Amino acid sequence: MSLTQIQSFVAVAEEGHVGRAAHRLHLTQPPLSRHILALEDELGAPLFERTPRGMRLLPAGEAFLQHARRILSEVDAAVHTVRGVVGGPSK
Amino acid sequence: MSLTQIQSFVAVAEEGHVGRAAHRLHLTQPPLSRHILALEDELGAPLFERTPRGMRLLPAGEAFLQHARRILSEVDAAVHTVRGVVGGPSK
DNA sequence: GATCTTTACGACAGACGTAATAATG
DNA sequence: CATTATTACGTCTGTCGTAAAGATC
Repeated sequence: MSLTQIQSFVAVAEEGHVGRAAHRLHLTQPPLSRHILALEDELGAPLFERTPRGMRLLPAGEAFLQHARRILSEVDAAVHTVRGVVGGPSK
Repeated sequence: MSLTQIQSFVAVAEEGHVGRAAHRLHLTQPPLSRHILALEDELGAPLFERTPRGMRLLPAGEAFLQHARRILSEVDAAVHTVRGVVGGPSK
């Protein structure tokens, strides 16, 4: 599991299409599709239902999405905290 | 930033030595040292004080450590939640 | 000089993109 | 047949490990 895969998952979950999510991430469809497949493989369960009109979250995917968002926002907070500790008090 | 780097950081913070942390992660020292350096480079600030007896956390490192632990435990929770959603109700 | 961490460097695995294939309405 | 996702495949970047080098008591 990687942060890239998690970002990919969130983008696909929000856009509902691999293609649109890929464009948003400045990526092409194949690598993005592989991220999702690898994630599902590692988790041992599918997260999306594939339809000819896009991807729709399954219950397992909705459960994962909540954690995924918290992981990404925690990463963001970690970065800002360090910059705050370093840049803030010393000014 | 990658989960591998975050795991490396936590291991070094807890062990206080790159060598011991590397052994714990089934890795050698050079890649582990590179993970820390890359992380510090990305954050724009050193996280450890290098001494001839090992590595000691700086204030910025202590701040990052709290977030790092939460990120890793959130990842763990995400995995278990998905497995719970998939395996639990269907039994 | 002993104990750490870091840099050099050659080899291998992984990830990207283009192009082709599959599936579905 | 149009639209979407997936697989094949060649290339290229990135990460590993061994070995050498720096730094500090």
